[in-house]
Amino acid sequence: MPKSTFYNLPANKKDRVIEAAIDEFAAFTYYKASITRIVEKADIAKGSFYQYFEDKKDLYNYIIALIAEEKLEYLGEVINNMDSYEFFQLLRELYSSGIKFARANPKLQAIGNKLYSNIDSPIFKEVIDSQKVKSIEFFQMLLKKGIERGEVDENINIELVSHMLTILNISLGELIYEDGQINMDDMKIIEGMLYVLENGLRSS
Amino acid sequence: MPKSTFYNLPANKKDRVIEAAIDEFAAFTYYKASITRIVEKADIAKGSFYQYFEDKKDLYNYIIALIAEEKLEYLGEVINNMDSYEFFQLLRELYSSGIKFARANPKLQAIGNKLYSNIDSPIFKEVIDSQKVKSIEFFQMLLKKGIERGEVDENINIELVSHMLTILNISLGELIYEDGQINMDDMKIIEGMLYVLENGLRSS
Amino acid sequence: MPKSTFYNLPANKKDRVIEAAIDEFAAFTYYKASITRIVEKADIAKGSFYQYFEDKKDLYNYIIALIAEEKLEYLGEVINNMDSYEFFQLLRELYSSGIKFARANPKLQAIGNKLYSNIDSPIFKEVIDSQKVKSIEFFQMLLKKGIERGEVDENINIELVSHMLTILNISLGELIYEDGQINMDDMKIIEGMLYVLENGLRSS
Amino acid sequence: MPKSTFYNLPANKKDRVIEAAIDEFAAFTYYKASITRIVEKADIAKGSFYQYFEDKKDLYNYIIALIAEEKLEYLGEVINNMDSYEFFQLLRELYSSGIKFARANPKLQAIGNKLYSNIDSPIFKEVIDSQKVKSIEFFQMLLKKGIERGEVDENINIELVSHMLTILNISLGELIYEDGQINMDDMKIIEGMLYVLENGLRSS
DNA sequence: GATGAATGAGCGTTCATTCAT
DNA sequence: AATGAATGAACGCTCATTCAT
Repeated sequence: MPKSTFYNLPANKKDRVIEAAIDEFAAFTYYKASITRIVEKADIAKGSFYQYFEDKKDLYNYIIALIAEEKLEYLGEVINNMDSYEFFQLLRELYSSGIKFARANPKLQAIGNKLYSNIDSPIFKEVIDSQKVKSIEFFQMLLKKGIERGEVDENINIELVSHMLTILNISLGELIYEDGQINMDDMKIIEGMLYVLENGLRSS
Repeated sequence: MPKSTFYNLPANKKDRVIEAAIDEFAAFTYYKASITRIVEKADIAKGSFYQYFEDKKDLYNYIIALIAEEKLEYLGEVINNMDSYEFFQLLRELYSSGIKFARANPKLQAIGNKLYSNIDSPIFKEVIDSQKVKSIEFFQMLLKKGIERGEVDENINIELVSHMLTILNISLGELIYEDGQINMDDMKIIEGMLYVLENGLRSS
Repeated sequence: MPKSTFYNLPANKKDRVIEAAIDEFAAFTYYKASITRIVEKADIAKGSFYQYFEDKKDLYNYIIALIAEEKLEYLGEVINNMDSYEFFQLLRELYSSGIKFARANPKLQAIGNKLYSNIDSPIFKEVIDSQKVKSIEFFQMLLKKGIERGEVDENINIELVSHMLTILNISLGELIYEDGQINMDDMKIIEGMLYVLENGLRSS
Repeated sequence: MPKSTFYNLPANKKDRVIEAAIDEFAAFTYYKASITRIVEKADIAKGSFYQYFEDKKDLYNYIIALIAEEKLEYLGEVINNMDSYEFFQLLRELYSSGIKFARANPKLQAIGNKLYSNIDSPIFKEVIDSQKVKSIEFFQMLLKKGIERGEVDENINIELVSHMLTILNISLGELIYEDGQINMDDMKIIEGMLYVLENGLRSS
């Protein structure tokens, strides 16, 4: 967690640090990212950095949390009105929000895509897994509701399918992220995926 | 490519080098992996290493090739008899072989899981993408055959579904790779996934 | 160019670095000169060195520039009053200043003598050649003036003679540089050389 | 000195070693020259090299001696008939032979030009200086004879002028060696230099 | 005598972090 | 709180030389 000194910073300087960090982590994986470049870009002293953050990891975790927060804002509306959506419609909205987020925040998406690069240290694994676990649990909950409502096939393996939905969700971000990966407009991607999932999961 | 000196090495020493390298690349991403640790573990001189390999990248590529080779042995049988399987049966076999490989070679699987970490450098991106592309093209081919035979729903978006199948395939390796990810026996995982995919993809 | 951090260093430390570098480059050619020895001698951390200089070449160029500067101070007076000297008197002064510099700065002279060692790398070739070319052009200019004034024989091959004067000038530094080369006092050396050149070049 | 094993080598292999060494020392200074490259080029085993030569220096000295020998062959004719030449005619012949040698053996000349790069170690200084000293002593002898015969001005400083003649002789090799140095045909260079020297040295 | 693998000290360079001011 | 110089362990890599066969 950043130190109190960081939160007390004038907005301008604080933002410079955040922007520099985002640029750096979007361009390099954690280990290749350089504090030196970040402080240069943010135009703060090297020593100051260590008065704001414990260390490199501290900054990284802070930025990851920022991304999660930002992403939640995209999903927030959907999630808040969760119960008014039919299961597959909700899935469509969630995936769609994810793509919108990636389109609107390509750098943040780039950092997200690099997440798995940093599984080296157990500490990161924890951070990352907890993210994934949250997503999986969320889908499990949705699936259960969907089954209760008779929308989702009750014969599916809930635990596994929640994994699948999570992975496919994550893959969407990567899919659209860079050149050549796939050449389709966003709606086609979502509809194509939903077509399979709906056939695969809907109760008959 | 390793130099001829490496191939001429006594099996014992050669194996020590390979094992040390696998351990290292399983524990660290490419950039964090340390030649120093590898030679220490393998108990060879630093200079010797550079008599065997051009450089770090040379070793890494060699290990990746080793993994690919090893993995092919698991898939080989299935692929060779590709035409005698029905589409979903083939999918089942492929996923099953992937899991068997990961179970039998957890370290190699770990290295594979880290592959995406190295997308930073353009050189690696090329290697990795080509891998993925091959897999995607393979699934496209399978899907087309499946549609021709009337086994697979002709309304699916082939390009997208081949992506999905690739991603799910890769995720299987990660899924079972370490503690806590998922707690099921392999058959249950495969059947759970196939149940959804078969419902989602089979022609009605 | 050294980084600003170097120029901001306390004089004491800065001088230690310079002295260590001069000692090293006086004792070894560029490629054999060792940063490790330099930082040990200067008693600074290896990392500090790279806060002061971009790399080894940066330091080397800085030292070369220092020598050029130092040498110019010896020649400056003469060059500034160029037009008030007769050609051969000017030549005498130039050679004399060169010898004085070498006597006063034997280590810098030693580095200068090694300059030609580094012609291997194109980068150095450029630096070194430009030095020589400057000297040659300077002598060409002097010769032309001398001919105009009727002091110098108009039948000489200007291009070639400017080469000769440059080479003899450089050789003076080497001549007196170390033990055994020649055992004469400086005036005798200059007068001996001038005697020949004056007879050889003066218009009759 | 090379070991007897080297001299006992079949001519073919011996020549391959010599040629590879000449190529290497022509392309790189002593310290940058690589034994590894030499043995590769000569197609002999690394270990064999050390059965032929004590070390790198041993080989280098051998090659230098070879060059001296080769060069002497060019001068030999002139030197043998020394007494039948007038002083300045002899000088002309000597310089002319030097240029011919350089033109005929550009690689050997390149090695010669690099000689001064290797003054680092006292051992080399000795080797090189002894070469120079020989040349200087030779010119001293010539000058004395020239004075006796009344061809050379008796007022010159013999010791110094012998240095000058040596340096100018060496410089001739460098002068013609590479692009851009000077753009004249060989006779023009020699005549231009001799014109000055003759005027400068001839007894009046 | 021939081989070529083995050696290890040494190289220049990087970087997150600490510390004195 | 801010600064930025200082640190030193670690990095990948090179190379002449040795040594076992």
